[in-house]
Amino acid sequence: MNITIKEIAKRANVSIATVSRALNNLDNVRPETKDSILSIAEKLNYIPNVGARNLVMQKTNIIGFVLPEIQGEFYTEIIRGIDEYVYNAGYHMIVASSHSQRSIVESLVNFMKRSFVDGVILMAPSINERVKEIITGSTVPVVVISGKSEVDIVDTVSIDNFQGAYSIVNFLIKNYGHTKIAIIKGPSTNNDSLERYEGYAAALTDNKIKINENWVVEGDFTLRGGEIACSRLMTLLERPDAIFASNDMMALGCYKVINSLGYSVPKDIGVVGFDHILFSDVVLPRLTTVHVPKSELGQEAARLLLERLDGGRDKEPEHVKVSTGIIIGESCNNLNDYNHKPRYQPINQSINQL
Amino acid sequence: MNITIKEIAKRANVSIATVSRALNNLDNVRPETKDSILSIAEKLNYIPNVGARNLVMQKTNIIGFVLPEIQGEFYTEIIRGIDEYVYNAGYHMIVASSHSQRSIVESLVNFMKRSFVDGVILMAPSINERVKEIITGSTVPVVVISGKSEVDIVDTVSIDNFQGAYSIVNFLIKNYGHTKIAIIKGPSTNNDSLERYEGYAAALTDNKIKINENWVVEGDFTLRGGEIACSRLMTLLERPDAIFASNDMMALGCYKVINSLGYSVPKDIGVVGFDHILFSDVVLPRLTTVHVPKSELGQEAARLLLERLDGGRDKEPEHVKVSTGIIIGESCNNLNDYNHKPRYQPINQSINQL
DNA sequence: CATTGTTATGTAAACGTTTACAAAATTTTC
DNA sequence: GAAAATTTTGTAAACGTTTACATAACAATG
Repeated sequence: MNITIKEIAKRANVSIATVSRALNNLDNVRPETKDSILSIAEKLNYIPNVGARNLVMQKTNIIGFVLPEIQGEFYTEIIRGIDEYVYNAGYHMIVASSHSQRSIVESLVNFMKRSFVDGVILMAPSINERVKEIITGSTVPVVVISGKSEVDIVDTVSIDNFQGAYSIVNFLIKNYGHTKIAIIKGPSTNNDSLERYEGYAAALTDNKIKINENWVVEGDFTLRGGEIACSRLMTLLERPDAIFASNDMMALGCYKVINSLGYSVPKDIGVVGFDHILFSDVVLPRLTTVHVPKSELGQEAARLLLERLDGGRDKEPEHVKVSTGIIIGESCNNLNDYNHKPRYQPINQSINQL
Repeated sequence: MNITIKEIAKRANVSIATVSRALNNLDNVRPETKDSILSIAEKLNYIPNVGARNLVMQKTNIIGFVLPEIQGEFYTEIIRGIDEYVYNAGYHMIVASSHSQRSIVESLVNFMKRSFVDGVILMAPSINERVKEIITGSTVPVVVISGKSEVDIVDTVSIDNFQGAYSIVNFLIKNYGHTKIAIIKGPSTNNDSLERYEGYAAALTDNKIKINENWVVEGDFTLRGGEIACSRLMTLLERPDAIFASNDMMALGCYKVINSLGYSVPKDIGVVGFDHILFSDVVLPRLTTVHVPKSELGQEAARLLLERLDGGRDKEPEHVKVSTGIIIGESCNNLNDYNHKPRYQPINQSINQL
């Protein structure tokens, strides 16, 4: 039989109310009474029944984290960020990644069950109508990571994709003298992907470089997708001299293709990525990429959610953007190093003549 | 106000018992009654209170997964394996990875709280006395992944490390003609690490190759650890002609060091790893390594745990070993290709003369 | 048509807490 | 030393289910 406060109450010759108070050291319990109760609880190896407490408190201290797929370190880091934050506040996290047998919608609906989780963090770079509907109708607070800013009814956390893409492309131009910069975009439904493209486009435009549509190809954020996209770029009659891959995985795909075609990074073509995954530091040459503070994304989301839970349920939705930084590897040449007079001047002209 | 079965009962003019029965379609409920109840529940958008159900059922349908650190894809894959399996059985998983503010012990103790989780999967390549104690005294079933076989009071799942290490080292000898094979061991407290060493040693012995203690160095399963260990090996007066790194991360560390010293893999030295992480296929040359079915580890653990939960609480503990395979990359040379007569003969002698 | 058997529904306890309110015990105040 | 104020403890309801047992409704049987 399991030890309950009832049992402790009997042995301590007090009521269960007093036991409860002593255990939660609440109110005023006479010190001697409290000590006695505590020592009895200790002796009996009492463990509170979380379920019973949840029932009466209408709170589980569990939050749900829904994500598209648990794969790669990107998500792992976010999970860690959330977990570390909520742990300090006495919460736990249930992770539900969608897979063959479970969709995001299903996970969401499941979590919304009353008294299952106190709140939900949803990582969804693309949000469909159904999901939006569920979020809107949710009884528990929801925080969205990386969603379109359209979802402004709830708190959101997102990467400053525009800033990241803009700055690395601008960096390619200003520091390395590149002008023939291609982009491998992410999936078109993906919000991060869109914003990164916009940053790319803006950087070119601000530097008076026209966008060459041949150098804008779409990938799917996978290694294989990067390979395919890169091989399209490498076999063009007019090749770019640098590739901005919208994430590091695709950048690594570029590495593979470029190497197998007998070219070399960065001598023949520069490659930059986005995300700063572990392996961008491991590969040779090290990848120049945009650092995304992944764990911070999770932490911020957790912070917003917990703030909602602590009463602020009807304050205005907050929208947090986490900024990025550039990690400089050796994956792009300084074109000026090879050519005394900057090559980009004539090239730029030739582009303008197109 | 939240909708409860009480409310539904009132509207349907039945008792809460009947509502409960209809909702769980149990027993015999008159079809018309059932339909009426179901439609009312639907209309009111009734959501059952999980906490209340948990309390009376004495079951949460949540399992806990405790792991040393949530990092790298290895753990991620295991998490996925567990999640997919338990999801089909209607369970959820709470992941607790230890970090600065939380130890394995703490996570365990936390989970053991009554009515918090129905069971625990513990991933612990090294188990100390305190943890063993907690496992032994646990009221809920525990399954250990990768633990020492000493922990035989509970179900365990582990990688067949010996087989994996033996077969890849044997492969190096038999297929590539290597004999001067070094090993970078994992941390000495780590069980997987130990077993891999034993596989290495046995393969050498079975091939009548003496173990050269200079070629046995310790790493810590990290990239950096691999680098340090590798540089120790590469600066020896008598260098090995192949390195068996006890995991892929360290093997990649070897790549870095070998490359920066101006040598090349596999021409100057062969490298093999263990784990078959994603990046072993991405690097050039692709790493020859031991494939570990990570997701299967998780699935097996989940299966064992759920079997326990479904009644078989007092059957004998089961010990599952998942087998490994060899993934062949280009990270080792066939020494015979470079030298008509097998080089290993004289080398072998020279070792024997030491 | 009374008796038995079956099926459908209701009553109430149980799960183990927390907590509002009441009551008792103790201390303070005049 | 009684009245008032304060502290400590107890009583009982509440949280929202499930389910054993009781009972009502109905069909089948002789």
